[in-house]
Amino acid sequence: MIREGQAPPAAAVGSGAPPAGTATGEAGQARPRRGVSMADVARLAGVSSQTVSRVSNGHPSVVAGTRERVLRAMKQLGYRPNSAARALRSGRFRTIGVILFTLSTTGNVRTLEAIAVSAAEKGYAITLQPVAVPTQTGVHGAFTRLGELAVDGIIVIMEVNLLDAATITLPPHVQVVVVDSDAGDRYSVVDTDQVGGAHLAVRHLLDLGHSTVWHLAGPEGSFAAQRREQAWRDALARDWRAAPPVVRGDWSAESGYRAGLELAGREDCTAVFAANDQMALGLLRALRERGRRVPQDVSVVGFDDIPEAASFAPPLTTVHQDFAEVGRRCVDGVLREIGGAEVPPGAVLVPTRLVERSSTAPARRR
Amino acid sequence: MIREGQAPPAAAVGSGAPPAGTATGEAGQARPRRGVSMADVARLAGVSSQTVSRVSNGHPSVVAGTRERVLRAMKQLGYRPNSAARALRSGRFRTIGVILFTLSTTGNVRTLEAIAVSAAEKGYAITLQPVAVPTQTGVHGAFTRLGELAVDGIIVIMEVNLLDAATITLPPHVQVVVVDSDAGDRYSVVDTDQVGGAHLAVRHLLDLGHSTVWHLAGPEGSFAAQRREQAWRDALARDWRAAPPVVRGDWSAESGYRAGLELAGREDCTAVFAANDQMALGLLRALRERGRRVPQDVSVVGFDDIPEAASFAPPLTTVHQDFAEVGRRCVDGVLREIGGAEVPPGAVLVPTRLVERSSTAPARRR
DNA sequence: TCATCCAATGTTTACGTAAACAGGAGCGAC
DNA sequence: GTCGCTCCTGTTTACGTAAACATTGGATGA
Repeated sequence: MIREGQAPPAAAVGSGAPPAGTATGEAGQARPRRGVSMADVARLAGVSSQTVSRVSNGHPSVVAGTRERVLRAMKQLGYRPNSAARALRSGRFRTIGVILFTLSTTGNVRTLEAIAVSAAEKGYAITLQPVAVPTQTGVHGAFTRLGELAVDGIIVIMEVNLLDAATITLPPHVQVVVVDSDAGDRYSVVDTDQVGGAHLAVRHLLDLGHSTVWHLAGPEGSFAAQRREQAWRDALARDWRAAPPVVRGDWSAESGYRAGLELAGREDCTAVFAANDQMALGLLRALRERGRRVPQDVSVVGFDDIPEAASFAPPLTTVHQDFAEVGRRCVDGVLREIGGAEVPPGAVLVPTRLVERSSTAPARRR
Repeated sequence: MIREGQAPPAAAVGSGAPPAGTATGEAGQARPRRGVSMADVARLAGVSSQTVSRVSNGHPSVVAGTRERVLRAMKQLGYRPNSAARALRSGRFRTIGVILFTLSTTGNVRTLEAIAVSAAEKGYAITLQPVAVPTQTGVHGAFTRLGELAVDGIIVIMEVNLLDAATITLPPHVQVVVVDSDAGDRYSVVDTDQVGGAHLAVRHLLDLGHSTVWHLAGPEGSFAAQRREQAWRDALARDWRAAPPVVRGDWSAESGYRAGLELAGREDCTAVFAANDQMALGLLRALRERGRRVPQDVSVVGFDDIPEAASFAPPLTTVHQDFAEVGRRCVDGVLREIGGAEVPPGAVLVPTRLVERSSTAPARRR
């Protein structure tokens, strides 16, 4: 027994009358405005709703004539598949959840954008789940919400390793890919080749004849920052150079400025590798204010290659990150896992390259 | 990879038959891993699934003891409400769609972040729908996808007026709020007070004694750019000043640089109002390169107050936009409409304020 | 004392879709 | 001719939830 058996739309078929009436049986006071369902389309097209379903999903075994009729009926009624019902039936939402701390760092934003575009190409939507407070609890809460949410997979963009697996329970079929973390043993990780990039930066400065390279590092909690710092240390060690003390910021231009004031006072500091471009911007300002010319007195290399970097004073030499590629790999990874492939935990590294502008110059003869 | 939500807790039931068998008739080879449903919880708690539903939704008419029992059963089984079924039943997704062109302008990003946070507070999720190509077709496609998607309302962040209502068909119950557009006659619009902000900037420069103010405008397609430009013109006219020819960029620092090279050549240009901070950054660079000092020779005011503005060379005087407030208002607006309130089309304006830093100074005596 | 009402819980049903199965028509092989 | 196959379409059913309605048991009031 399925709803009302009588079909008023029969009248509408030939006459081209507005399809408004659809399934709303009771003449309206409250305007129930139910959506157009497959059943409505089926009735109008004179087929079963299963056939409508087949047309809707591009199933091959529908003969051209029938398909045509169904499509016309869909159009006439303004049919839209109901994603809730579809998801309930199929268990798939065609949606990927993205969980992140903040949109105030360029890296996160660029990655997110790339993910969104890449997912859209594959017919997937993105559901954003910001974590208000970067604590174990906050992360746990976000995962819980995402767990109840309509997603097939999750991409985690996190700088801090708060992914305590014990506290996270996800629906059994939800897949995870992580950006920027050391969770490689538990999850599939996609990331920029931080180590390679940092080596590029340090190598460049050493090749210019600087006796050593200082480092303006990112916050301690960030794995990207940790890796860049470690790689800087390694690159120096490989060349038997002493590593000067690390100066630390929090990614912001403001923190770079404060760190810069400190560095500007050191006569022996002639080359700085900043862990991101925003801090490099602050650093440039501090050096300028203290009368140290860039690049004549001090050479500076950044990391990220944000679009503004070319407009800094002077234009910044920096390590270019391919965020678009990172986003694409993330989406590919999740979709592959969703598709059922066993993607082993481990890291995918996206290479970087050095973009030389005007903030670096050969060391002066001493 | 661990994380299964499936629970073997049948043993814990204590009483008779393990509830494991649930509804999956076929004994498993393929590990059907169905989720835990209300029926499973109900069986374990010894109540009907409707009671579980009531507990799940905080319905009052469940006595404390029963509620307790149900909650315990939920926890034991790791029950998660199925959002697809819930949405199918209730017609509500608790999700807001956000449709935008790009994440490369600060304004969009900041607004998006505010929207996401604000929505999360209200228990709503955000689904992102980027528009790949900013054309009628692209926008239409995005709306179509969003229409099939699981959203209760839509927030449109668009700089270009491509909202041709005729081409957009949304499900009847989906509500729309628009940021940055002239669609105020058709939709509910939330926006920064562009006019007030531009007045603030021009007023500030005129008060410093500059005889007129030049304008580095945003792209013609953008309504924000159009409004700021018009307001600049009005503010000058109000003071009987002649408006110099407009120089135009595309919001990027690079375009600001190119425009700046042009302006630097004009001896009579002593004050510039840039339509955003990124272009102001490029402008500063061009002026510096051409030997025109800021603020001694030329005063510059930006718009947005991005976090980096304080680290420009020199620190930029700019008009502060309260993106957080814009985001909050957007979410409030959509939720109000979803809640059934008739929100009349029209604009909500969020005020701005001028942040004075070091890029402006009194005009020199001539 | 019994009709009435309310509070707590159970039962039925529909939401829109798509998998699984069923039937019938056409067609080639024997 | 008929068996068996393939191709197209229809019928039945289940997905998990929650509204609507039904039922129970006690308390209230006349």
